[in-house]
Amino acid sequence: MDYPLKTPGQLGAVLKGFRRERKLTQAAVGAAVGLPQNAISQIEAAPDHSSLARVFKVLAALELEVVVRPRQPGKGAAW
Amino acid sequence: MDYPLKTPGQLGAVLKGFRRERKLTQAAVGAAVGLPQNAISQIEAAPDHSSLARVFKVLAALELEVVVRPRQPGKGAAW
DNA sequence: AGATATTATCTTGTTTAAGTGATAAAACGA
DNA sequence: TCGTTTTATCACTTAAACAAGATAATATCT
Repeated sequence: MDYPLKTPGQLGAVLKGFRRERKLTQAAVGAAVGLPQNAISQIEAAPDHSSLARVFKVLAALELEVVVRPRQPGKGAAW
Repeated sequence: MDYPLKTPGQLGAVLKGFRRERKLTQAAVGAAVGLPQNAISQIEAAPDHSSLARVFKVLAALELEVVVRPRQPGKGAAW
């Protein structure tokens, strides 16, 4: 399954989920991309006012990629 | 097909592609989400330093959604 | 080529995130 | 519970995005 996101907040939650799934701490992710721990915290909690640059750094650290596609009617969040 | 993105720049290009596909001008997209034309221009050209809030506004205007998923080895850009 | 429509670039002031460090709060394990 | 690890919050300075408007550059069409 995949997780269609329509808001920044949802993205933060997904990032957090993937990070925990990989058993990584915020500090570990930050170290991997050159960001302090509190930066990762902010991205997960309030991503709407984070830059794409920051977000993509975290995506890289978690070995994630992003797909943009037309909204598929009726297909809401998968959880 | 889908378009796995690994950098902010790729996202900008994809947004531009979808917009043109829908025959919308930057001004039209901007008007739909309360942003000036030049803001859309910046998001498409240099999205790395745009906030998620802005990007998701544009995604909404173009009726797009985002999927985050583990990177799939070997599967590069689809174009 | 000329006119129009679209997009990119520039300016200025205001607001806000980035960045770093420290600390408080919370979660977890022994 | 106590100690430890992890996460959230606070403070401060610097740098940059945001916003609005104007203008320049580019593309598009006849």
